[in-house]
Amino acid sequence: MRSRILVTASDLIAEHGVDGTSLQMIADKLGVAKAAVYYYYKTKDAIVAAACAGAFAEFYAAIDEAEEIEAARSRADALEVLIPRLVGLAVEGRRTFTRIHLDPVIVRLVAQDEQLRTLRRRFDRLVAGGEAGAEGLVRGAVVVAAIVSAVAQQSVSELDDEALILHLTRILGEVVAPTLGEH
Amino acid sequence: MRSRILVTASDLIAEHGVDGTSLQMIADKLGVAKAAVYYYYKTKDAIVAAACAGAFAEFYAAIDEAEEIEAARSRADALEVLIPRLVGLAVEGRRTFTRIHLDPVIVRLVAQDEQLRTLRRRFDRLVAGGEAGAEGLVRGAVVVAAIVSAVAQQSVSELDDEALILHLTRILGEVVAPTLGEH
DNA sequence: GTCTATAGTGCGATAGAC
DNA sequence: GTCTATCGCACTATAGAC
Repeated sequence: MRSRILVTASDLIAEHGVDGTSLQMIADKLGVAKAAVYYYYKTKDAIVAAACAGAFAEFYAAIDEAEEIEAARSRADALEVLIPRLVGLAVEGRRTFTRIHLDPVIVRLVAQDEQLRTLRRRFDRLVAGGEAGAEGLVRGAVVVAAIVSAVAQQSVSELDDEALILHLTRILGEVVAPTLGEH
Repeated sequence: MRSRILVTASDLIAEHGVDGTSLQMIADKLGVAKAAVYYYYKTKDAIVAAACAGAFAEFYAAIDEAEEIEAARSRADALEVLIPRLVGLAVEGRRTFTRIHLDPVIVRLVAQDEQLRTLRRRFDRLVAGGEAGAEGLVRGAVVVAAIVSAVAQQSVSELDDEALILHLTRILGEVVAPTLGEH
């Protein structure tokens, strides 16, 4: 039941945002009373946090692995694994993924969480390069923006996942290529 | 006073989202009572709509002009004017611009407004090309995502506007180049 | 034009029966 | 474990004094 609540909550949050999703809506969609939801999660914040944790757990794993590859080989090799993996996660989730990462409430929550801020910094460094100049930073920002938000654009909503992953991975590869120096 | 309300509301919406911004917050920040705000705008929706209209008015003008250039010359020339112009608007507004375009409430509002949907379709067509294949669509989506969201990324928050505009324009020029055919 | 006061609604959260 | 009922609170919106 805890996981059913999380799935339902994530769907509703993806559609209406955190503030636009009430516990009553979650309960109604599950066909139970509001108090039944409270039996499993003590507060609404706990539900939101759990939904975020789920969305960020795979992020952690992907970045851990990318940093290992970078240490053993190169940043270029790390990005060659990291970008398709994140694109895959984003495309798989589409609107859910996008909203979790862009909702005003969650953005604020992430900004206040030291661990998530660190995660984000590691990600930025991997994408932009350690001592990147201004252009490297902007290229990194474009990649992040594209991953969290391009997948939910109306214009690509009818593309199948496989095609979207393929093209997005190639395009973002082009965008980061100049941050990798001569290759 | 109407414009003071709009500026204050836009700032608060950029920070807390539409649902996270109450009329009490707007009134407090202006140093007046809630009812004073209601004297100028009859509902909260009216305030949100007016704030959106402001943000979209320059969008309309930019796309009108780009389509004229396309008709007179080429899509390549149109994009050469459109992209820097939109990047300039986005960078100038930064967080405000981003939130207006990504807030769950406003996204829903845009999706339900026939005129704004049409505007968005014209934009997508200009960026992706008329009979674009899947890759063209994805390139267009990346450009849109970058414009509305890359400018607000933490990693570029300390770049000055001029540098951000310069690099972002160049990078997005690279992204759309393949949709323009041989040039 | 701005105020105080308040009506009416929906929210998050809790108590207690079953 | 799920329910009904309810509390306290914040919100949008309005009425009426000044």
